Amino acid sequence: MTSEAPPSAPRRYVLKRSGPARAYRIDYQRELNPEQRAVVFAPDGPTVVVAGAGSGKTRTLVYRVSRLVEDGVAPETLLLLTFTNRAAREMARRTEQLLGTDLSRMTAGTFHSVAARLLRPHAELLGYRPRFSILDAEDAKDLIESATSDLGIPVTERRFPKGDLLRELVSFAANTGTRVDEVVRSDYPHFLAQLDPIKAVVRRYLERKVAANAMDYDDLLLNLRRLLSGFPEVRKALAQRFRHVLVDEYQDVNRLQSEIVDLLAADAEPKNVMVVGDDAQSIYSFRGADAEALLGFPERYPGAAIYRLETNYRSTPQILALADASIARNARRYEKTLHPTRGDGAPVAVVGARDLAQQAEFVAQRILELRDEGTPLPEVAVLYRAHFQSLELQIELTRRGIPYEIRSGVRFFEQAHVKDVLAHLRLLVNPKDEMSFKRALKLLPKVGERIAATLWDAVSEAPDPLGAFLSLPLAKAPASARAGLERFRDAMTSLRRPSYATAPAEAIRFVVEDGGYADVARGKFPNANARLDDLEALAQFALAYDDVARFLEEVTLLGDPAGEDQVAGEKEDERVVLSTVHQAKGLEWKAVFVIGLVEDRFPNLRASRTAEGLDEERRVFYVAVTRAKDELTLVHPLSSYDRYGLVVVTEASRFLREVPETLYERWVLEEGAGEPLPAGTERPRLGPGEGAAPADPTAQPDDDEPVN
DNA sequence: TTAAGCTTTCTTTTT
DNA sequence: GAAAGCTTAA
Repeated sequence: MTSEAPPSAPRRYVLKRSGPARAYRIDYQRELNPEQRAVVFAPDGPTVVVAGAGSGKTRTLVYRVSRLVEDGVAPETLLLLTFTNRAAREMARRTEQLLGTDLSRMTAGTFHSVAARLLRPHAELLGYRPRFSILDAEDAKDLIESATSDLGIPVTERRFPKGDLLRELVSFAANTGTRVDEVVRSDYPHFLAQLDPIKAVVRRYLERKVAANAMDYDDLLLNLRRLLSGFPEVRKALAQRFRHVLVDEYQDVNRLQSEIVDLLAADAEPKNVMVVGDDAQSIYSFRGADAEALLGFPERYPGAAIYRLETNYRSTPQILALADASIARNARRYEKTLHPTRGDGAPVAVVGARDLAQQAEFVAQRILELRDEGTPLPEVAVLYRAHFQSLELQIELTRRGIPYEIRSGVRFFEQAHVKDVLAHLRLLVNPKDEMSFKRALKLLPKVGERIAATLWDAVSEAPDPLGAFLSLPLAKAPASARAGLERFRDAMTSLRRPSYATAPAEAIRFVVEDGGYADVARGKFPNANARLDDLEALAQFALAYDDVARFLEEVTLLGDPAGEDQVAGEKEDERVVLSTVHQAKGLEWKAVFVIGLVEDRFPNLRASRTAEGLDEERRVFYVAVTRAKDELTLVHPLSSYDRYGLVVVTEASRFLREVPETLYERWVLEEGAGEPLPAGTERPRLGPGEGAAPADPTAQPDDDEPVN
């Protein structure tokens, strides 16, 4: 439609290249929308991508990495930082699949696991030995408590903070770059009077960690920052190596982490840092996360390019409308509009259940219906604010024989029996590891805190304390404990044979069988057999490693081995997912149930004391809601149990009440038992023997109970 | 000094 | 309703 042009003037016609000049293997043009493509082809230099929920953020990152590699960027120059290791694995896998090339040389993982990898070769610069141990939260807590008693602080006469609290305090200070006394002042003023002993404990804790050649989670980051800022030549070498840094979930990065990224980029030119995030999904402030890192990125990186992904491919307009209405109540946020692309779907359902049992029953029954309607179980998730809210549901699902996978609660590697066995291996790798030494000793009969501590003190100064212990005269040890100690020494002596250092699976089996842990477990746990099975599974998992040190590092930082989640039911790909909202971040399902939407639970009472806390709770709700693709069901029990199992009336969550009623459909549950419904319709209540047959066609949909 | 038995406390989210 | 904490017996 050209307007009238003077006849003589030549008409300009631009030849459009079909795509970039280069021939790519991947058809970026077709597989991405323009917003995404802009990010994938964004030129070098600092870049921030504000990506709304369901906008194909992961996909975009995957294509970005692929594009870089296709353009000749060597995989080993890529650093991909993610929030969970699951996410890192998933992204690496998808990229490899897309490209059809091997990307194992790319560095990908959480800040913590990448830090551990980068620190090993430089440990000595920082006063550690390369085979340092990594303390998990429990180890850290124990060591802090031990430091407290070290200093002879009277913990009872004037309430002194417990190990867990101190750990959180220290951790928060480290992650936010705040001083301990400032954190006490602002967050724990009731302990202000004991600031000096608290600081003494913190110092002692630090010394003991270094002496044990161990780092806790925060030390990994602190030491990496120290390495980067204190050793310019190392920093330059790393900057040289990592030409492209990509950070996912940047809204949940804390001060310490963002400083690490900044240091990595400090000497680089251009600064190829691409951060991706969504301030509306920032839900980790308790860990020091601050969406400021995302919002302030353009100031810290002048000239940073800003891209937005605002097209939502995931959810129906109904789901998005509810999510939007909810998050709109938050005061401070980055304005962004999510455009739905999908057609209308089912209305969001808000369901009131009489009590927790009925809530569980309802969800279980709906899950079966969904399956019969063609939504496979793995496409269904049940989300909740806190672990314990899944309890009744677990019972109900088990009763009905619905297999589920639970992504919450105690992790596999944090269970007592697993840690007991791993303590032996850790000691093997790091003979200075005081925590593991004591843990292993305390498993022996008649050896408790006291004897373990005495023995440790006797050898702790040696360069190889474990070795010193193995040849220590035991005359001074109480006679009752001697037999056990001897046995332990024999076991550790054998375990120190070089052949075990390269065979973690063998080492595990040795500890369990020859080392006598099987007997210990039988005396210690009521369910010893199940735990011993776990340990065999652990050995199986360890078969994939040929180095104990590497195995341990992965185990502490990588969380559960894939497929090793707690499960009930057999068929691997046929499971409903139960998860906290936090762990569901970044994932999506066709049908999502959010349960326990009750005031004081979700939003969590403690978290919502401050306005910011409440806003964060609302973001948690937003994350939960935006996980759903097709169907979203929000359930709130009308009664619940309070602390001592007393039934209390519960009010629906404000997150439900503050959303216009037009955005959802209300369901009322009725007990269907008495009604003459079609044969298959009634619930498979009771019946002790049954409920274990997932295949039985329980519900014919039709006109069953949920009416609006 | 350890282990067993009774009392108290507390439940948010995670690398 | 469970796990950690404290008390008491062995």
